[in-house]
Amino acid sequence: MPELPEVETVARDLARLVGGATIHTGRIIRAANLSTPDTETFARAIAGRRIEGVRRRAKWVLVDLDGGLILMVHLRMTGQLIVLPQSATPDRYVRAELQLNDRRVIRFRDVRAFGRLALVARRADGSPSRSLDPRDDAALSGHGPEPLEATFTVSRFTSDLKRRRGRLKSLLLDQRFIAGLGNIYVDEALWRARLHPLATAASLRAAEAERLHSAIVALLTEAVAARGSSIDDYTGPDGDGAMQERLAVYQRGGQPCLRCGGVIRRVLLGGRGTHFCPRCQPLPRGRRAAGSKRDLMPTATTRRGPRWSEALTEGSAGATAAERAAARRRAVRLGGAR
DNA sequence: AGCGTTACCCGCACGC
DNA sequence: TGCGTGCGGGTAACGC
Repeated sequence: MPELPEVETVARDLARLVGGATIHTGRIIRAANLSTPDTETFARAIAGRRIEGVRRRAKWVLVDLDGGLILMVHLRMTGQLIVLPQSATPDRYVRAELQLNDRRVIRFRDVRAFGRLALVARRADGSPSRSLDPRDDAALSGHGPEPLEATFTVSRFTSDLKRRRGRLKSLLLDQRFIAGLGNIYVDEALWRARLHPLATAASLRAAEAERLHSAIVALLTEAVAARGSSIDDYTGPDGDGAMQERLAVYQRGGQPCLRCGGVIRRVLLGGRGTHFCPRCQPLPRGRRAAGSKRDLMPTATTRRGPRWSEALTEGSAGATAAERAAARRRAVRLGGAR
């Protein structure tokens, strides 16, 4: 599941591999994966463009082309951008293909076909437009701050949290609140900060918000350095990441917490598998702002929402079948590498 | 308006 | 062997 570190890795690898190369022809194989424009316009507009650079914004790979165009790629779940000699045989999961004029090809391969491509104009400020018209609205303007940029400060994060009433898990997954986090790194960041996924954002003390901020920054910095987590379907164009060996809670339901030895729990929150240690990530209770009666006893089970109350009953602890299977596949892969 | 939830897209691999 | 189901990112639609 490519999140910020994986997308950053892909963008850096691509920049190094194909920066300066020229696209001879571009071909969309599965039209549903192209958001805009239509496939014919895409092919006409991309042919002959030089790749000036590759960067990342949120979970998007942005390929800067000459003539003021940007090829936007979102890998979603299983997307890959791979650079190969053009003689390499494509399989049935290749959804788009860019022939370079140096006998190489960039293939967008995506097993589950959730990924998205878009060819748009570059606006005056460098951001991608919604269309081939550079005067159109910015495509990614709704995204929150980039956690690895200097603009993501503790004070900004703290005040952003204070203004929200939602739960930490769903808030951190919301790309409008903070860009680039997905299910893996949200669980990991909350574990590092010793915060419960259901803790309400506005209830955090200053020290807790600061802990969460530094956990996010440190985690993502480490993950980028490790080239991300190669979990199941994701593989970068230039080799596997190593971060999966350093994940503390993700897909570790039923196993001991690396910090306190408690049992890692897996619950379903907002339809997402959520992993945490109930022992060292306690749900704050009995904490309230002066004069607020409502916050006296807000436990998860008394809150509305069938998913949460159901998820937090005893029977839901431990790994699901899919997780056990993923863990097995991982173990096989690691074992085979030795 | 903000929050939570579900459906959608898709293929795979699980359990039964 | 074959069928039903969960998984998951982002978005849209919906209800409260």
